[in-house]
This record gives sequence, C-alpha cells and structure tokens, in this order.
Amino acid sequence: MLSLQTIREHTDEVRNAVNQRHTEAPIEQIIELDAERSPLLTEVETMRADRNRAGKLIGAAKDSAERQRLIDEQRSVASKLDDLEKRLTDLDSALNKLLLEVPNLFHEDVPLGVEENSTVVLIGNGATGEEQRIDPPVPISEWPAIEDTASVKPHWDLGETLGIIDFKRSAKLSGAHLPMLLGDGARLQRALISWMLDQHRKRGYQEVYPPAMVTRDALVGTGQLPKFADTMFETTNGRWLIPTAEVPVTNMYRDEILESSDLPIHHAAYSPCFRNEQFSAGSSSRGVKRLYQFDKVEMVRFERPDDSWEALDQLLDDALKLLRELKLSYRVLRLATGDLTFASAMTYDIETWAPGDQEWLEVSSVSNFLDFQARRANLRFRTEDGDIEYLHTLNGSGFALPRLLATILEQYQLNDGSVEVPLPLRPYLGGQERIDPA
RNA sequence: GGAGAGGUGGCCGAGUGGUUGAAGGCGCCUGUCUCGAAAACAGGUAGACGAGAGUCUCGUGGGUUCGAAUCCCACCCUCUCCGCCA
Repeated sequence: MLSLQTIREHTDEVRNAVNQRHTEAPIEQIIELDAERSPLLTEVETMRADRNRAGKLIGAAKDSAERQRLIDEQRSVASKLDDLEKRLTDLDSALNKLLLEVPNLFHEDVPLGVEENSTVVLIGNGATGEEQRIDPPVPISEWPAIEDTASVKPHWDLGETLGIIDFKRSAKLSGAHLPMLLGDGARLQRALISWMLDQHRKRGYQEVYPPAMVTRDALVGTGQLPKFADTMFETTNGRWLIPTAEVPVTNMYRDEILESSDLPIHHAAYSPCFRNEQFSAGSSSRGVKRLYQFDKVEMVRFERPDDSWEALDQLLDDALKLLRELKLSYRVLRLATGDLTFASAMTYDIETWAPGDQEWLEVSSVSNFLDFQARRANLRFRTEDGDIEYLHTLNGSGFALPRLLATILEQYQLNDGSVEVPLPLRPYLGGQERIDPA
C-alpha cells in the first residue's frame, strides 16, 4: 500500500495514478479522515502522557489521602480519554481499510491507456534465435498481424488426437475448464517443471514448495485482498486457495527484519494455482488457455530498494532464457496503466506464439511492486547504516504450464501429426524425441 | 477431535496490579588494557508513529481498573499424550 504520508503529500499524483489505471480509490475519504485523525491523535497522546505521569505519582504516593486525591482526579478524566481513544481506533481502522484499496503508483515509462496501448518492447524468433529490441516500443494495436501460413492444429485438437489432453473424461469428474493430462502429456508437463526449476536453481533461485492454502492476511499482503475476493476460492476452514505461488512466497518473511547481507533473496516455486475465472464461451478460453486450476513455476525476488529496477530486467531475462533454450517464438509487452495489476508499478508480459491457434499466449507476467507489497506484508531489512526500511518485491512466472505446453505442442508439431520433444526436455523424458499418437 | 503445558527483547529467562519497555545471563557493538588477540573491567545494544515533547507495543483482539506483561473472556500459534489419517 501507499503510506498515508504519500497520499497526504502527493495527493494529485496519487489521484492521477488511480485515474490512469481506470479504476477508483477512496482518496478523498482518506484525506478527510486523516484531517480528523491528526489533531485527535495529538490530544489523545497528551492525555495519555498526563495519565502515565499521574500513575507514577500514585504508585509513589506515601500519604493515603494524597493518593486518593490523585486517583479521584484521574477517575474524572478517564471516561473522556476513553471516548477519544475509541474515536481514534475507529478512525485508524477505517483509514487502514481504505488504504488497502489504493493501487500502487506506476513508473513513468509505463504507457498510458487501456490494453491496446500496451507496447511491444522485444520480439524473439524461436526458429532463428534472433531477438530484436523494439525501440521505440510499438503499441500492440499497431503491431502487424503475424503471417504464419503454417497449417498446424491447435493444441486442443492435437491434445486429443495424441491422447495427451483429455477434456471429455475430466468433465465427468470436474466439469468444464478442468482438463486432465494423460501419458506423454502429463510426462511432458512434469519434465517442464523439473527443467525450469533446475534452470532457476542454477541462476541462484532457491527452490520452495509452498502451501497452496493461505490465510486472508497473506492475500492482503500481496494485494489480492480485499478488492479481488471474487477471483479466488475460499475454503470451508477459512483458508484460501492460492491464485499464484507469489502469495505464499512473498509472505515468507512477513513481520521479519532481514539483515542487509541477506539481500537479495531469490526463490523459485512450483505450485498449483486456483482462479475463480468468470468464463464466457469463446476462443479466449478454448483448450487449456484459461482454467480454474493450473500449475506454474514462479520466481520471487526480495531486493534492496535501489536495485529493484535492475532486478526487474534480470528477472525478465531469467524468464526469457528458458524460452530461448526451448526455441520458442515470443514477444514481450510492457503493460499499459489500464492493464497493470493493482500492486504493480511496472509489468512485462511475455507471450509465446501459438501457430495452431494463430494467437499470442500470455505465459508470464513479470512485475516490480516496489515497496507496495512490503508495506502490506511488513517486509523489512536493516540497511548498512542500521536504519530499517521496507524492501522491494518482484515476481515473474517462469512459466504457466498449460499455456507453455500448448505453445510447445503447436510450435513443435510435425507434418505427420506427431510432436517433437524440445531438446532440453529430452533428458527428463528418458531421451524420448517425439510424442506419437497413442 | 479429546486431555494437558506453554507463548516476555537477537536468544535463554525473571517478573503475578503502580516510578517495569521490562531484572539477570548469553550473544553482539564500543572503550580501557595489549605489539596484537584472548581474558578482565566499563559503557552500549527492540520496533512503530512523531520535527520534538511524547505515545504505543510483553502471541492477537476485547474487558475490568485511576492504572494491566501481571486479573477476566475469546481467538491464534507451539509442545506432550490419546484418537484419526497420506
């Protein structure tokens, strides 16, 4: 969250950020309550100081008449202090509630506008290995459509003919949007998970296998709650199913003060993710593109504030390294303000090309949250000078498995209907080179 | 799920209504001593808000009281035993 101080001192900037995100936040209410709170706080603190002073005198009083006189005196102010304290508590909790609904500020390089204003900043060709930085970035609305004449099947057809993705049978047990992987499909996913975790580990990301159920507080910490409760599943025992491993992992160091020498901390976590998607029939949710449950490998970084922007670039590159090794075609978007998530100050989306479906699939989202989550989750560290500061958090997927799997199936499809196994994954599949129809 | 024990500062641990934000020890930092180190001795050593005075924090939230680490209630967490389970 933003500090009260930020909202108080940079009100216009905050208002502007909220508007550019095309959302709403109770800024005016916050300003109003804050104006009432400040003088009240001073008054309450002065009265408490009096009370504490009197308490010491009462404790030390030898003469019982004098002691009784002091007690009577305090008795007469106690109820007034009580009233004022109640009002202060009410204001504080109201303010805290409102502050949780204010989105983060964003970096000046974030393009303004809605989704179509997001810009393409990088594009990579899987076949040739060429990578091109797009400078200046081009809005996706002006980005030329890909002329991909490859006549290949979309992954949902391929998955069925190869017998590796089953939509029909899983519907019997779970309903729509919860497909199952079979045989080489399940094995390919497992290979991907292992390979990705191994790659991240090599680059210094310590592996974590987090709980998939978390408390409400954890979700408040990362910013999903209180605003986005309807996008998740609450369990009957008061926990919530995680929408991403970002939630448990970012909350790991909650209420701790890390030493400067501990930073940076890099984790990679494999977990299932659960999202209460509002589906409408159509191409955007076909196949495995949008599901109630999917697996994902997520990278989470805890950084010193000065390092977080450089860390964002590294994080993006750490994700892209995997796509380069898999020889997949991809592009990187810098999301526009209207498409940014609540907590993010800047987000890159990585999309891979799905030739069967003729569309780009979002397989990763890489964000810098600055101290926004750190304030909510109380993530702090001690600087070299001994000061205590909020650290910065970042995360990026590497990668969401269903869509990555879909892209691989479509990009690695051969003329005879089989699918080649990407080179780096073969050691994880006992050297297997192809997936043939079952 | 049942029965019991317990949650105090970086750690251990005292404190059961009043100059206690908290004794003592360990650890850590600084100084004296030393060629240097160790030992010894002396001093220092939690966080939040605030310009500051000051206020708040002894698992969390309520309550009693002029006053709560200390009394009462609820909840959370940890440990032991039983039951159940992968």
